[in-house]
Amino acid sequence: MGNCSICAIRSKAVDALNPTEVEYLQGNCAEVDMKPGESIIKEGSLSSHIAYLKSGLATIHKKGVKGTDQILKILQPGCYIGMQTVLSNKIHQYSASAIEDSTICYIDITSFKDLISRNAQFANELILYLCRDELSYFARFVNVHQKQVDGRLADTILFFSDEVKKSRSFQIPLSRNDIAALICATRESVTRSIKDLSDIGSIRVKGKSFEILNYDLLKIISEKG
Amino acid sequence: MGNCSICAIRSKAVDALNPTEVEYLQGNCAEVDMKPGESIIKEGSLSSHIAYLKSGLATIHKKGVKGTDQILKILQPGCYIGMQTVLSNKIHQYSASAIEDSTICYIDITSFKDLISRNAQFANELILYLCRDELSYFARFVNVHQKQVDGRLADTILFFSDEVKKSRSFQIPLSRNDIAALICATRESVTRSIKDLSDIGSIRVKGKSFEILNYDLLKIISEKG
DNA sequence: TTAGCAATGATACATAAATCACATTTTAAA
DNA sequence: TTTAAAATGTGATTTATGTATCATTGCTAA
Repeated sequence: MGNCSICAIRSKAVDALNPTEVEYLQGNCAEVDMKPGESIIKEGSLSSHIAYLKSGLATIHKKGVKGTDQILKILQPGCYIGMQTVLSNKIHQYSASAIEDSTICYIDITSFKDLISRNAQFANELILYLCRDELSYFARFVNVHQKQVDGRLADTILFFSDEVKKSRSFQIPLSRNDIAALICATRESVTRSIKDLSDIGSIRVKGKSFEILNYDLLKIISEKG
Repeated sequence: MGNCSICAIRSKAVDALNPTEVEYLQGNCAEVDMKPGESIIKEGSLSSHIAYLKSGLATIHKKGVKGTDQILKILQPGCYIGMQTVLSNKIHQYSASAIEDSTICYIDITSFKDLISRNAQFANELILYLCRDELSYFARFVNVHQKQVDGRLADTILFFSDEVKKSRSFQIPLSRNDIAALICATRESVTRSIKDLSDIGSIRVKGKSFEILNYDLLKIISEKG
C-alpha cells in the first residue's frame, strides 16, 4: 500500500483532493515494483484498475493489423495508464510495459470514479491531463508522417536526451526492434539510420548507449525530417 | 443565439446540466452557419471559445514540418472542437474547417470552465468524451502505419459509407488532395489507389461520388492493409 | 567455460509510393 | 460562351524503406 499523502510525484489531480479523499484513495491503491519487460496492463484484458507510473519508465503499445505492436508513447513518472479505457471502455485498448525498474500504483476503478464525481477540481485536473495528452498525440501523428526515418530517429534521440535523461550521454532502454516500433520503421532501417547519424558525426552509439556529439546537427535533421 | 434546451443533438455532457445551467450555457453560446471551406478554428490563434459541431461535417487539421496540413479527423455532429486547446493551452494547436454546410455553436471558455467546476456530472461526461476521442486516435495511429495506401483508402471509403453517410452510394466532400492529407499519402497515390480499387470492382467512382460495389472485398483490403 | 539463442549488423534486392512533368477535365469567372 | 484557373489523371523515373539472407556479437544458463 502506497502513501499518497507524501508521494513526491503525485499528480496535480491528487493535489486537489482533501485529506479525507487522499486517505480514501490511499486505501484503494496498491503499489507494485516492476522490472523491465513486465506488463503493466494488457490490451484485450478486462480493466479493473487505473495504473499510475510513480517511478521508472514505461511504454504504451498497441497491436496493429500486421500483428506486431506499435509503441504509442514513452511514459515518464506522473503518467496515468489505462485511464482512457477504464473510464470509457471495459476492455483495455492498449498495453503498457515497464522498460526500466518502475513503481506502479494500481488504483481501483470504482474509487477513482467516486473521486471524480465527488471532487470537481480533481475531475478538472484529469480533464487537463487528458487534453494535454491528446494534443501530444496530434503533434506526434503529424510529425511521424512528414518525416523520414532519420528525422524520426533524431526526434527520439533528442526526446530521450532532453526530456527523459536530461543529458547528452545516456542509455535508451529499448532494443532496435523497440525503437523501430516507436518510430514506425523496421529494425533494419533503424540500424541504417543509426549508422547514418553516426557517419555524419551527430551521435556516437554503442549498443544501447547513445551520446550526442553535435546537438545542432541532430536538431536540423529532426526538423528537416 | 442557439437554444440548447431543445437542441436535438446536444451532448451527453449538456444532458447532465440542470435547467438553470443549460440556460447559463445558452446565454454564453453563439450559433453560426458555415459553408464548406470556412474555418471554424485556426491553429496558432488565441483560443477564446470552444466550438460544438451541431450539424454538418468538418475536419481537424494540423500543419506538419513539410508545411502542408495533415487531416487528423473527420468530425460529425456532436463533436467538440478545440476543447483540448482551450482547456490546457492558450493557443489553438490545430485548425478545424467545415467541409459541408454546418452549424457551429461557439461556447465562451469561461462559462464552459464554470460549468465544469459547478457540475461534476458534466465534467465526468467530458472526461468520457475525451477518453473515447483519444482511443480513436490510438487506433488510427496504429492502423495508418501498418497499412498501405489501398488499405487506408478502403478504410476511408468504408468510414464514410458506414459511419457518416450510412449508404453504399454517397459523396465524399473532399478533394483528392484532402483525401491524401487524410490518409497520409500524395494526391497521385490517391488517384492511383482509387483506380486500383475500381479495377478490381470493389468501388465505382465519378468525381466525388463513390459507390461501393463489393463491400466484402473492400473490407478485406481494409483489413489486410 | 561452452553451448545455444536472441539481438544486432551488414548486404543485396524488391517494391510501394513519392516526385516530376505534362495532358485532360472540371470549375469558376469574365 | 469564352477564358482562365484549379483540380485531376497518367506515365516515367527515382528513392526511401521494406524484405530476405547471412554473419557477427553478446548474453544466458547449464
